[in-house]
Amino acid sequence: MTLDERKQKILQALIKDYISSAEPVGSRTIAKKYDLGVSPATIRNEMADLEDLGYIEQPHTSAGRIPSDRGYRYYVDCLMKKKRLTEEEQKTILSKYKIKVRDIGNVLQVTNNIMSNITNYTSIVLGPQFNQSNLRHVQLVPLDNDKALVVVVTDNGMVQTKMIDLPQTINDIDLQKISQIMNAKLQGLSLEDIKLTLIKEIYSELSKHKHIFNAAIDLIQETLNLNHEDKVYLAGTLNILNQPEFRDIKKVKTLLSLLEQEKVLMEILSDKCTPEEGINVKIGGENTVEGLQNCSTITATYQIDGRVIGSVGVIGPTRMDYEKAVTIVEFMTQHLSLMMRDFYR
Amino acid sequence: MTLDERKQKILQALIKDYISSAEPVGSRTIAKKYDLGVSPATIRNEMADLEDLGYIEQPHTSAGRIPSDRGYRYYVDCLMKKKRLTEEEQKTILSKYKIKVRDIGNVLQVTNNIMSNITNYTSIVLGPQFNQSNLRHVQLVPLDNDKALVVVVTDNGMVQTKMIDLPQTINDIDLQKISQIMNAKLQGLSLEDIKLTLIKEIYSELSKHKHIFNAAIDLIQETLNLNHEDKVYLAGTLNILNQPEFRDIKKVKTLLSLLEQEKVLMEILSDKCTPEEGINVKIGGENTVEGLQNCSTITATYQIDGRVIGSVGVIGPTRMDYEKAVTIVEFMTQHLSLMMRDFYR
DNA sequence: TTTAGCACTCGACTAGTTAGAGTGCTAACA
DNA sequence: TGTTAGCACTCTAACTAGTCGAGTGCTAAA
Repeated sequence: MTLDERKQKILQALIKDYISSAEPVGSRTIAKKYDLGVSPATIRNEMADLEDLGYIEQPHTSAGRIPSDRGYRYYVDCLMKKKRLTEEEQKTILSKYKIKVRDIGNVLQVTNNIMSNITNYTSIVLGPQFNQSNLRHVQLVPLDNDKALVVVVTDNGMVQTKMIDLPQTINDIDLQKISQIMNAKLQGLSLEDIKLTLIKEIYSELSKHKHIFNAAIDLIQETLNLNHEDKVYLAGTLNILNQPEFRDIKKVKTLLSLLEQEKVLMEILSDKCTPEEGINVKIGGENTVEGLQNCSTITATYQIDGRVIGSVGVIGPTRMDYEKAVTIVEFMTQHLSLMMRDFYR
Repeated sequence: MTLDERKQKILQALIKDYISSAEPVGSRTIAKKYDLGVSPATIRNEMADLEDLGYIEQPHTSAGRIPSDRGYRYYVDCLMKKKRLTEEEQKTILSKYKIKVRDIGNVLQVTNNIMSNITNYTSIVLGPQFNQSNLRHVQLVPLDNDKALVVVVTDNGMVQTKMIDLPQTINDIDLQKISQIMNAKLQGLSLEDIKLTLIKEIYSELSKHKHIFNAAIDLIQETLNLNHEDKVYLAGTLNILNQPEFRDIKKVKTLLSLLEQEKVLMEILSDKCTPEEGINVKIGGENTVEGLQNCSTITATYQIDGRVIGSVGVIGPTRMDYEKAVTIVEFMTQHLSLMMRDFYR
């Protein structure tokens, strides 16, 4: 469905005005502020048409109009022009990454904070998911006589450790030997491979040290299973308190409760009705998550070598500055992809 | 300052009523609900006295009275009788600890959740602080030809790892040797000791592998410096949204912003005007943290072998159920102390 | 097709009124 | 002397009109 030019202009003006004012917009306001060369009466007629078509609606008879979900959708798809950040803005953003980075988590957190600060909405970041990680190294490190540390390293750089008790009968050389055997047999394998075949084989070789071997295998399984940064970062939750649509404490509570649940955040980020690549905008009722019908979400993925490994998103009221939010989200994912490549080489 | 019995009874009744209703309490209500054997008129006289003494106040002429900070203080110090949890309640709480505990963090989180759930206020937990931790073990684990993992273990069970690049010239045996030397020289030492004396000594022995040695020392320093669970856990922040005193979105924002800052949480927990042991109740204006004047905090410490290593607290409106909150906080710290002892043996 | 004019609608605001809760004071009572 | 009943008084919350202004839809003229 395409609208004639004047209707488009009116719709655009209305949405723009509503986004910044949060008040229903009347025909007069549009005629005055936006130079369309026609009188309020004409605009009224056009607005009546737009309402019939479902792009805008009227809260009550004597109020102005506000965009409907459908109106926003049309705006996002057809009217909004994508901006690029200016050099200036890019610099400001990139300067915030100049911190001591201990692990990838820091990078994600900084990213998250930048997004929520600039957009003034809530933002979420999902850490990289490697659907298959393989065992790179396993090592038993003797600590005291009766304790050792199992260290497991995966090929995507994740390290996990676990303390275990040792039986008296074992010495450092045994531990070294066990490590060697496990590495020889298991290195490079995925969780499935490890489970499937080799356990028994090693079992016989290491039958004497069943206890230790079991502990090590446990940790290996746990580590390979644990999807690394399977963690969702959340930032700027309090920003919603600035939005006039959340003046009602009940609404605040509903939304904040939702955002507390990792499951929900995952759902927001992974809900892929549109292609995996590019920006994904969900407006109001388009959100499948119950209770998010007054919000819009803008999500996008970041990649390594074209492979999607994680995603980020922004959550705001339906009356959201889509132009700005989309621009930021796009820039952030692009930059994240670059940084990921550097990080994992 | 001590009050006569009838005044005490009236104050107690008033506070009790106000805690549960959040509405100013009138003389009539007290006479009807609480069987004091006197008429509302008498109670009015007594209440006028109590107001003169500063224990209660009147929001406006034709309203009932509400307790002042001073009134709450008197209640907490003199009128409130400490309860113990019933066997039943204790069981319910303890059953929640039956989860797979990977590290101490889980325990603290569960504790926090229990507290906020039962009290219906916000609760915070500060992880154990060991003011001095010593190096238990350091190990270089070869991964590939050009990478190794530095593993550092402290005597209170904290493990940190870091990936380093290796020069071509080094082999596994070298790494093993370096580990041995470092352990021989540094094991059991504190950060200060390590800094002070031995660096040079080892340096000469390991001059060939300066690069690796430096990386290891870096991690050791970082690890010993990092105060283990130097982390504050926060739970039940949304509970404040149920409190009628936070119907105003601005107040919500102020408080939630405060609670977002770790620094503030630390301040709440570590603000020791009263002795370290036992329960510490701060009512309204007694809180030194700016913006917390409408809240009360109840904090307490947990210990190992009588040594204070961490603290927990509950934050709620001044109109708080002190009896319940104190009981819970006390129980939780006692139980935490027990669990810590088991955990760190 | 556009526009000016006009009657109409509805929410926001204001002012006035009422009902009710609670107080303080006074005088009577035990 | 302490307690109580009675009463006048105060103040807020809730309700009711009444007014204003923003905005609309419709009609008729340009």
